[in-house]
Amino acid sequence: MVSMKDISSACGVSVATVSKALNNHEDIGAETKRRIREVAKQMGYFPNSAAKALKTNRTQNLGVLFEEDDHSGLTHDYFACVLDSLKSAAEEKGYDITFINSCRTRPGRMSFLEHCRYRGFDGVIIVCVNFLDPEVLELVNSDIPTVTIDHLFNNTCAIMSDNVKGMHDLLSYIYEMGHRRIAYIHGTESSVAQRRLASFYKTVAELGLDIPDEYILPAAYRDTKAAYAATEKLLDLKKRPTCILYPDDFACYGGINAISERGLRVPDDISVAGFDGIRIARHIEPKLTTLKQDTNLLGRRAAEKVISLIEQPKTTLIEQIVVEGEVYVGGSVKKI
Amino acid sequence: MVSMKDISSACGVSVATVSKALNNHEDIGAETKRRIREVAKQMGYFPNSAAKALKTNRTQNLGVLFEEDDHSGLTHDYFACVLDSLKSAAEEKGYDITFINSCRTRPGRMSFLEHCRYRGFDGVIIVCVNFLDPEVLELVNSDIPTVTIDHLFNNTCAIMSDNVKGMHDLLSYIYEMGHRRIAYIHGTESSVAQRRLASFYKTVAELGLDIPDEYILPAAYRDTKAAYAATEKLLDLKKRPTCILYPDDFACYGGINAISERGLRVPDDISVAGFDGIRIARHIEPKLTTLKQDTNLLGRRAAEKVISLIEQPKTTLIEQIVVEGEVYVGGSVKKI
DNA sequence: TGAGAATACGAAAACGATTAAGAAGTGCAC
DNA sequence: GTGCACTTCTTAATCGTTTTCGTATTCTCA
Repeated sequence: MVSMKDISSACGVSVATVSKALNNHEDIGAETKRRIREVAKQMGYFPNSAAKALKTNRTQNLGVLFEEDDHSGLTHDYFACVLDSLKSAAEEKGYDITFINSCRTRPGRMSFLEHCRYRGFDGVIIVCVNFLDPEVLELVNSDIPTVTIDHLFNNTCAIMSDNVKGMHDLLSYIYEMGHRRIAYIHGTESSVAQRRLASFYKTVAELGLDIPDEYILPAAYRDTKAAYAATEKLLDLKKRPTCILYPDDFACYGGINAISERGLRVPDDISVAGFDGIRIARHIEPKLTTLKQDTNLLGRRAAEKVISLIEQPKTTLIEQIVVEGEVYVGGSVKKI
Repeated sequence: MVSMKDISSACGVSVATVSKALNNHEDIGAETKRRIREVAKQMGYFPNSAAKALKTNRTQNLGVLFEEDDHSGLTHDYFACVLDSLKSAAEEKGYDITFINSCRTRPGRMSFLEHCRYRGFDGVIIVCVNFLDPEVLELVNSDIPTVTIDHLFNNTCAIMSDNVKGMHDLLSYIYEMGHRRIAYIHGTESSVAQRRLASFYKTVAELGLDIPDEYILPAAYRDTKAAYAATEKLLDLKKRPTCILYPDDFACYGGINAISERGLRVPDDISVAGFDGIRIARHIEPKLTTLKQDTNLLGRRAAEKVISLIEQPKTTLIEQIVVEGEVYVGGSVKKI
């Protein structure tokens, strides 16, 4: 590895001058700068990030917390898409992405915060995690710039998909398509689930709908079996819904299976709608009508925000950034 | 941040002693070691990875090359699963995962190799990339321990899904189900595609099948439109195939759409099979019969191998590790 | 012409760890 | 009592940068 020392000897200047020339300091002559840079380039010089980090306490490295109990994180289309755009946006700005070690079982493991300090992450993005975990709290309460995705702490920036507007728009669309008996199988155990459910009720009220209690059922996210079971319950009702909303697209397929097995067809006999807008749902018939979340923007905003917190801590607001999704009109909700 | 110096003052010993105590060197007294460790723990000491890296030239950090022209990498179920298990396996062994910056447009960007040197990755895993890229070649030809997934260079370790056996097993299964007129829409532009196609022909010969040339069509991986178009061609033939193999599960849904639009049903009128075993294909009816690749083992083996190359370079073979998949029997291939 | 400002560069300390070499203390044999 | 071997700890150099402060040279203008 060619170091600054090598360049300094080659150029007949001191190491300090090389450093300053490469970092474009004011107090180095134009010609000297040019020469040093040329030699550096020609010798294939690249800085040593460890040395730089040691000296500056900056790593140009972002930690991403992405924990998956059931290994559903990385393979979860929504979060994978967010991570992907997060990665692109960070890389464009010269930051690298490192996963925060979420292995729980290693002897001598560090807590999330300890790991972040160990690696010297300039900032952290919490994408997919149990937000009640004490270690997560420790992390968000630290002085490390942090943004969360889809969860609101009172002292960190949050990038949120607009679940309230999303549910409102989706439900309104379904209403416009003529549906009045609309069931909602809602997700569980997260603030996102609560927000969507609240928005559902609010929109129901706005639209003047009368939704019986038995139309509202819980089912864990991405749990096709639970969605299947809940769907069966709905289909057993005397007054069946004409449209069923699901916690997410993946779970929706569980519901579609339940419907098909009764010999009913989507959307001719009953309509369904998902939530998320996963890619494959646009390639399988019937294409899912769903609320397509803007994962690209979510990831990008998260990266931009954390980098802004790092580079302009004074002028960056601790705020909640809301990213709107849009109704994707597939073919699973029929006009009646 | 509490450093060794802090511990050394607290314990009344030198920094060197602290370092050696924490690293369990022989020449430190048992009692001293105990005391230092206790104080370190109590003071919340954790090492500074940058300082350690600077001194030791080891970072305990692995670079992962995961480039996505069309952003299909991270959202590609197969690669996402591989990455996920890769991550878990590496974390268990105390290594972190950092993406190699694949942003092509940044001014002053580094090549892949330069970036690896800059970050001081101990090893590199190449998951998803254009293997003909000169920068990739530069990387694999460097002295950095490297493993590739699903691509064979002559001087690096490769973890390969057993596409030959996979195709053989899948085709044999379909044969056993009574199919004789079997079409294959094969992937393009990769060694994997070539291997599968070769295995297809070989198995065809073994089974004594007579497959007309027009049953073999190309379509890019994960390209539902191309699969759709190819399927239409097959359905236009006088002698239709009774079963169609697709490049992968995702593309398969393009084919299924083409079939449905002609009023034909899968699998009653025509059977289809995918390749990969993506999760959702087991949740949508008809469940896809496919070759389920063992992504978990692929990722794990890759991590183990690269760590072994790092830690026991002498005794680690440069080899090709083949991971077998298995036929997943869904409901898309019917017995005839 | 000479004082002060401006410019261009260098010396050296520092970041937090590792490690080779050396030094002090102890025990034991002769 | 001296020499030698151990054990246990310290000193000091080092990794590759950044940065403060100092110095030498040139420029400016009264």
